[in-house]
Amino acid sequence: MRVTAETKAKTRSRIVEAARKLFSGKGFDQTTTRDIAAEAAIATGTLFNYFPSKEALGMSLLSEALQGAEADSERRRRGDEPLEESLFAYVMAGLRRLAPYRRAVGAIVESGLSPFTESAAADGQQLRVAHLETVAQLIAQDGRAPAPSFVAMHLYWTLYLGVLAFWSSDTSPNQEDTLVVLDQSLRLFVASLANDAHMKEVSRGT
Amino acid sequence: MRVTAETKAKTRSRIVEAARKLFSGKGFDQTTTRDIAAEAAIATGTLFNYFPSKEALGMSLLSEALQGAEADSERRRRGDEPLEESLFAYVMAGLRRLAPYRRAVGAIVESGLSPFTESAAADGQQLRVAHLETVAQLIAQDGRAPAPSFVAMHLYWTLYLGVLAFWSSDTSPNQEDTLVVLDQSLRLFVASLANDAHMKEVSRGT
DNA sequence: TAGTTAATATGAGCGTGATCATATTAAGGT
DNA sequence: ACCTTAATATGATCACGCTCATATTAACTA
Repeated sequence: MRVTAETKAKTRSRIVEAARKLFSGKGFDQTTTRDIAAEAAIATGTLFNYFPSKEALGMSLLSEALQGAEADSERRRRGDEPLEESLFAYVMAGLRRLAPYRRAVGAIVESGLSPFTESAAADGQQLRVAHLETVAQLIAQDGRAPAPSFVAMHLYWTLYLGVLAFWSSDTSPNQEDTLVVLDQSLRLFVASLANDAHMKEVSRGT
Repeated sequence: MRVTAETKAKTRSRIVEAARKLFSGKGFDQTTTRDIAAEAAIATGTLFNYFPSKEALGMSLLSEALQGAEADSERRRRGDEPLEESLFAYVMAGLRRLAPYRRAVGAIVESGLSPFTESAAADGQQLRVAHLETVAQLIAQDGRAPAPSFVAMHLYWTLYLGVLAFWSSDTSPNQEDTLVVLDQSLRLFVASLANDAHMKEVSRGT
């Protein structure tokens, strides 16, 4: 089989579709790679020719789902709205896109979206970088801190993961609790930017 | 073998010692349950008579290590120091106690310390509750917010996990980066307590 | 049309964490 | 001393994510 061209793309999309169906149905942990392979009518080994790990496959779904979120929030962004609003809209756009995978997000976040995992899958890295770049842009537009510090971005990401994990386990009808957590997290973060300039110098005795 | 009394305690402590040695030596992920059983000179099945899971065993170590941290920070607490200082001292006391397991903490945090994991091990729950109770006490003593809201405690816990995870992967000689992250996280949190009273009412359109 | 080659597919098998039917053993009863 | 009994220990076994030697097949060559 030399360069089967689009056959490969078809197989890949069959895997993605199978994973989408099963992850959103049974959740990430309850879905086995054998299940996915069976649903896609391929051998388990084949799955790993297309994705280096189950986690990477999951991350690929999230990544794809979040592609559009950037556009979504770009479209509705007004130049004069406060930074809190921009961030809120951006994150909410992401949550809406992720909605079909809500049951899977928690497990994936915990297993690989962490900024600290060395073995973070490529899609996870990419996703994080894209997200943080957008956030940095929003901050720059607001003029509050032209170049957020490393610590600031770490804080943002930690809060974002907290919101994501909370959201994925929030069973309230309108997810009101998530809205509150998101709102407060962002207010906190934005407020902290005021003294971001000092951050790097801050030190304290052990 | 009926009620072997202290034999059971001895076996348990042999398991704990074996785990302590291996986790701190090779890290959590690189240590298998078979390794631990071999080191403790028991069968793998026996290990699971004493701990429901590998994660629970790890959490038990963290829990034990953190027991003393409460006392540590209690001892050095002055009535008049600002809330930031109390929290800083408390968390630092914990980090010092955890130091021997630094390589294991990251993996354990990610796999089970999360507040969102349904299957959180009992020790993990206990650890979190104890920690948050101490924090709530410190806040109450400070008088800033007599009863921190649910959202406030969620924010605190998210930030704490972020610090823990950061700390476990911070390779700088004096872990200065961790100190900065911890300092900023706590400042953020304390600042947010000012309007904690409003938190529950906050709502926003989707 | 048949042969060659390189990309892709396959599934038995590995090392995990965890389980469970079975074997083993220590304490109490006679 | 011997039997009974209930608590504990055991390791073969499972399901999982993942690997790798091998088989299969599509495109190119003659």
